[in-house]
Amino acid sequence: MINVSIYEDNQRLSDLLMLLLENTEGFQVVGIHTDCTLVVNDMEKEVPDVIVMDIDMPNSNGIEGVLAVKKVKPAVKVLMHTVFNDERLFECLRHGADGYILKKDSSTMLVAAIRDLMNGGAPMSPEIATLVLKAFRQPTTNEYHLTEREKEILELLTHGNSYKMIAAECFISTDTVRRHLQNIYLKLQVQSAPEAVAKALRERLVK
Amino acid sequence: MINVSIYEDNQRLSDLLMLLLENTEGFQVVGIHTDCTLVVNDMEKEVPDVIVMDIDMPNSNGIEGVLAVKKVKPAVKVLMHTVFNDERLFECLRHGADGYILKKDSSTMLVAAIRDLMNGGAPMSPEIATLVLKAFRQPTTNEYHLTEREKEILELLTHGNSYKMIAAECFISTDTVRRHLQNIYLKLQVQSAPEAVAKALRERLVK
DNA sequence: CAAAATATCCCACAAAAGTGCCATTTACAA
DNA sequence: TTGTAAATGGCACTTTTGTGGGATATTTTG
Repeated sequence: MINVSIYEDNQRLSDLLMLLLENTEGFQVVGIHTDCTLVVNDMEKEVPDVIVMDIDMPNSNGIEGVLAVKKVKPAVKVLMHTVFNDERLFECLRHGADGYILKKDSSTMLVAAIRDLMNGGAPMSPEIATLVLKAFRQPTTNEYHLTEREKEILELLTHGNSYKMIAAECFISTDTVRRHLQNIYLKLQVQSAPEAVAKALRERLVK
Repeated sequence: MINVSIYEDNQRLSDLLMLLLENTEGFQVVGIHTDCTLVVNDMEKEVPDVIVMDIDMPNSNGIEGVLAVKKVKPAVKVLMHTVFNDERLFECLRHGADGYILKKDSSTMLVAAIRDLMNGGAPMSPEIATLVLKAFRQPTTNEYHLTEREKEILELLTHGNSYKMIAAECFISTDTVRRHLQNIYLKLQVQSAPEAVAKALRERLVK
């Protein structure tokens, strides 16, 4: 028996969800809530296996909700169930949401998603999966024409090495390191080591 | 009609894949190859809609393959089809792979995945989806007990600001910036600005 | 309330980084 | 072959950082 707790401010929708789950073999709704303010207390009482969570809710929204849940009970699965929203998607994922499906998806999809969650899966609507994979793509536009040696030295810099340490690592003089970095800064259009590190890491020029 | 090109060094498996696809309504296999060395040329000739690509291949492997494909024809969908491999997964995704399914998955899954791809989806095996979502999680272990002000100043540093610029931005003296950074370095256990920036960005202490 | 944490500022000094200008060697391409 | 790009090294000089010492005001907290 899978215990499900629902967080959804739309009364009609939450009623519908409960009806659906209560009438599905192996599911049991242990709680329905209209916002996340008491989510930690709720969990203590209801002991859900899975929480189905909307994002847009008054007072305490789903983003705070998933954060709170994962902080105290990381084992409880949280399935985001929401209309589309670009920005908040990744915030939820960073906070540890275990799945993300859209409200427009069918109810069978929801049931399948919860089952998938309990089996250790990570259910996502196709639109979400696409966005998630896109987030991994490396923009190929950043071409600064760094030479191999320059990339190597930049990478050492982004690992916190000083000029002296880089020199030792590469078996060259600190003056040469200085010169390489001068060229690197020119190519990256930056003025300092921290700025170069920031640019290199943000634009994934190095590992 | 969906045109599929296959890259797979295991002869038996590629034969099987072809048999499967050729006998599925709406699919057509336009090429079979045992490595990626000529992938760009192959594409010119065969004009596939989807490429099913193994990772482990002699000579030119699937990681180089997906990179090459996406460089010249980003519209061609690339579906990684491979045994499990932690490290290479994210490399493929960075290079722009559109889907990632495991060889142990069923053949119906493969066919569904290709259809999904053509509809703009991003098919993934459950194991892969789980790993991908995990990659987004913010490790909550990094607690360096930075104060709000310290976080603010660290963030400014990771955006390439010098002590002087941070001072101007925060309406404080450079000496105070210096003092804050001294405390930050102590808490992060680093010795320099580049190192702090690297740590902050790698461990996502700042945006 | 007293103690601790936080944020602010100052000074001094050494170490490191950034800039400019110059030079040599190697390798590869026009 | 002549030039260009790349990697190497040196020196001088200024600016910036990093570290240590000190101090004060405010806020938070036990």
